[in-house]
Amino acid sequence: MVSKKIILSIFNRLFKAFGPQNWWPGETPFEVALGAILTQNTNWQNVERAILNLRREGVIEPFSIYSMDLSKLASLIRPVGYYNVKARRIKEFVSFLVREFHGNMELMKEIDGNILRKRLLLINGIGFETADSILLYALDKPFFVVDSYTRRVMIRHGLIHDDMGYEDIQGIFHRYFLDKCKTHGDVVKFFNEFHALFVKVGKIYCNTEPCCQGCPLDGIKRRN
DNA sequence: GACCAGGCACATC
DNA sequence: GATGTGCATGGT
Repeated sequence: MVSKKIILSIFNRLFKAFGPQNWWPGETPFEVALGAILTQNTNWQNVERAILNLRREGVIEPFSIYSMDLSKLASLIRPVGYYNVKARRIKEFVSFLVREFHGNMELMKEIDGNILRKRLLLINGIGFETADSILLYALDKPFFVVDSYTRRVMIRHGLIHDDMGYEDIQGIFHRYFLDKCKTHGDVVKFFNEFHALFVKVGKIYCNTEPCCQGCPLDGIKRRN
């Protein structure tokens, strides 16, 4: 059981070490959502190249993507890898956006988070992490994003077992911070920063075996 | 040349 | 339900 005290201690250590991360890089909610799909199993540098291509064509806008040939879209996002799959996934998401919300991310924002999450997860190509990234970073909904870094960092520091599923890990963070009395805005800001900090510490200190020395989370809990 | 990077769906057992 | 596999570019 990870206590609230430990969760807050992790956050404080990371924030003290790295400061605000200013996530998610993206100019509009729609661009953030595209980025969430583009970055699947891919580093962010490649995503930036793809977004640059889309921007150069002036097509980072729902209806342009909606009416674009699949092959054209795939060629523009080529630098991210898996470009054929991701082109299809983007089309699926944009079709949903156009069909259900007239292509307007602001209208999507009006839907209850839990209901919207279920509907996003029905879209082919949108799994837990992508759905939560869209909810948190594009739509300001309080959903904690669990990615491979979050998982790895927590396992390395003995906070979770490696057989824990996505929503079990997410539940650790949701348990203490989704009280009705708290304003959503604070939790969204907190989850936003927290996830970005996990990625930061994971990239620097948790990419080799064993953990690198000097990690701000060193000694947070005895390793198993 | 091997390995990794801000996953996901699908087949198979 | 767990495990394996395809998808693919660009950096180290």
